[in-house]
Amino acid sequence: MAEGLRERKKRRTRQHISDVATALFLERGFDAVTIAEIAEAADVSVNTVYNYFPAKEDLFLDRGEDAVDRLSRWVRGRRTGESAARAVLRELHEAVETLSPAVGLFEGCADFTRVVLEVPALRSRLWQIRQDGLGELERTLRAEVAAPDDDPVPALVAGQLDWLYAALTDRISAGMAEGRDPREVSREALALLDEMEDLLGERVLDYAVRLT
Amino acid sequence: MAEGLRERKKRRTRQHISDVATALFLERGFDAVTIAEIAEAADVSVNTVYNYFPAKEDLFLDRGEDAVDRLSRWVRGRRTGESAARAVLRELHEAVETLSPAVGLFEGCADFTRVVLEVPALRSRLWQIRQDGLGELERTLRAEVAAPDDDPVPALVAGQLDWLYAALTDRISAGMAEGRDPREVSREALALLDEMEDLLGERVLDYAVRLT
DNA sequence: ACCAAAACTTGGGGTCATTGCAAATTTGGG
DNA sequence: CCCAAATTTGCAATGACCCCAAGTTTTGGT
Repeated sequence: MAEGLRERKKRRTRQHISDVATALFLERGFDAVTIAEIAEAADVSVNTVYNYFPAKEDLFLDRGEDAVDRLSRWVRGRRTGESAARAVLRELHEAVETLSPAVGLFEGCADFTRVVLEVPALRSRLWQIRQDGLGELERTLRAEVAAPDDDPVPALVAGQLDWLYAALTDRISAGMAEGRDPREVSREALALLDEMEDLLGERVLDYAVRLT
Repeated sequence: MAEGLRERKKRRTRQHISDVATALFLERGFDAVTIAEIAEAADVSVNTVYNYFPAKEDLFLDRGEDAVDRLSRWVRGRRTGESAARAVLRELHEAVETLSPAVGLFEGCADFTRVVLEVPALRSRLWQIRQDGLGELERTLRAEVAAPDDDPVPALVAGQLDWLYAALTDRISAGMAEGRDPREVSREALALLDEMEDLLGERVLDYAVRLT
């Protein structure tokens, strides 16, 4: 009874609505599709849509949740002797090299990105997700180095790591939106990563080195 | 005829609407005030409000425009032998010390900030303004160092300078929103500034030194 | 001062996102 | 098969925002 039919059905319904909505958005653009149309296409009522998704934006940016704590996870998972920044750089490097969807490097991401970039409401929603991730990362750093509440440094370092991620994905998004080949964009992104590492201050690069 | 009656009247009407709206928002909150109420209070029609302001958010964030190119102006106005980053740090230092409204250090900013922080639409709008400023700054840096279009560094340095400004004002906003004394918040902000300067990489600190 | 064009304002009439509410339906358990 | 809880739905509002056509006001000549 831990996983009733009810739960499964709800998850399926939610996914179905999200899929239908995403397809419509990609096909005709975010603004050109109404909630009523989505509801009809998904064969549910408008109220049911709102039952699962608080706002229209959430229908498109459904997969944004695990991006919220990605940086935190990377930092928590850093290796012994590795700082937070170096762990993030390493993970980013790997993600870019493997054309990971985590950094937006997959065929078909272009259409997705294009829709996001041209709709202010979606850009805002992405920014909100990024903000949440930043807060999360700051808490993580604070906990990892056992910093007192009034120490401003964890917030600053979090800001720098967040900037790494954001600057990289922004560039990748821009590249993909131009319709370029993922591998070419990846190569460019690797160069950007090196450049960014070179720009970072030593104190940032050496912050929160894992001792154990 | 360079400054006809029409122009003056328009400016006055616009300002009047904005003032009325801001007062209502501060008094009762952003969401609790409708455009219709603002129009009535300002003694114009709803359509006239939309004539001057593209969206409700713009009624509250009317003064955000000169913030868009503040960083650019600071960079362009840097002294001989001074880098872009040092100019920004100097200007920020001065703004914080003089309790300049440019960094949100004035009595009464607290109410303003509180409204912004609790309404997603306003946070988004502020972020948009910040994004515009970032683009502007990147263009400025690119022009100042005569960088080729495919040089990624100006964008990265712009991101770092933008981060300086944003991290500082975020902290100040948070402090002011707590109702603390501006001078106390200012003192804390100065410490934060020193910390940030210390975290910046040398390459960022020395970018775009003015030669002439 | 007088007129026609240009610029502003207004009223009225939509579209659509989002919400609240109560009735109708479905599901899990006994 | 029946009840109670969870879901879904229909209905009605609210309010942002857009479009258009009909006033009004301002401007630039005359």
